Amino acid sequence: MHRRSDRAAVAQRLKAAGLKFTHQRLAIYEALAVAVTHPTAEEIHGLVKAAYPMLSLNTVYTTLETLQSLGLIQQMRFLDNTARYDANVDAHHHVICLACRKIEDFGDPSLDRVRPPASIRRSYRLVSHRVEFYGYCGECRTQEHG
Amino acid sequence: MHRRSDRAAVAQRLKAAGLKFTHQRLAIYEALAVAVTHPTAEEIHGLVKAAYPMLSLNTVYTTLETLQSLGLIQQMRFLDNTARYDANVDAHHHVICLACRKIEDFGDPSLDRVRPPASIRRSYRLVSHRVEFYGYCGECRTQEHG
DNA sequence: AAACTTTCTAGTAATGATTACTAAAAAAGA
DNA sequence: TCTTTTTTAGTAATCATTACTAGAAAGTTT
Repeated sequence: MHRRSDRAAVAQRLKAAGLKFTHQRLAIYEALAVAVTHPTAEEIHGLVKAAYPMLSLNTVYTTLETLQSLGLIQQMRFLDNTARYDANVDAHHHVICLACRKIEDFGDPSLDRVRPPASIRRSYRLVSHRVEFYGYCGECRTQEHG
Repeated sequence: MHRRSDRAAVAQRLKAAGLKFTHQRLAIYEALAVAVTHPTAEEIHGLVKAAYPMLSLNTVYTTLETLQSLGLIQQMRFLDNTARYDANVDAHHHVICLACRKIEDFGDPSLDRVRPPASIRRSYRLVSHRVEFYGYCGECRTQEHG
């Protein structure tokens, strides 16, 4: 199961950063925390708008940026090149279906430990890495990409 | 050293696909083949324009798309999210400097072989993967990010 | 080489995600 | 409640990329 910061953690981090705790921020965070997909800003906007019809897409963008800078969420981009967000901030990797473009998270300690060659390790101070797998998911395989 | 398709290979692949061999296509391919960086479409446009002042950015985009679909070049995106291109189509990985945003290629057979957990391998038919490392390069480390 | 057919190029316009700007509204503190 | 600061919503601007199209070049046939 993914570990996700809860409402209290969000409140605390905002406070620590001298930022205000608003309904919009919480709603956007929670929409992301319950999502099993990795929604785009637009998708989040659609989700949260049900509860906050006045919510602007602009606010979604700035809030996501804020949450990201506080380390509460993660931004990522894949095939379609639009920003997607994930409230799972633990180290994890992704598989992307080339047909339906679904993105799945998974943890894998051995992938967390991969390292580049020594020459790279000597010249760089490395801080992170990511591994992405591309392929066809179960549903799409049966349909056409056998 | 990177293996790169040469002019003859480009000519052959274009012909095989029923496409024409134009000056623009060759020039764009060659600009990319000699580049040590991973230029954007705009940067390629700037490079090739010296020899072909009439060359439109539009043509650069469509040509890059064509070359990519023929497997002669690769497209990739990193921190700044603009499409970057690489004439090195061999399997390779990347290190990206978080300060100067330089991107370096490297080959590593052990990284080529990494696999996701069995559960993923069972549900997906995987076709490729990529590993990206983020950190600070030699020059940037000495400056500030020591 | 001339004529013919097809594909390409250059230019401009359109799109779509994201960012910038700003006045009014909400939050936090005294 | 009053004051101060941050935030929001809305609109406009930006920037990479794509769409469209008429004229130009390639490749082919004679």
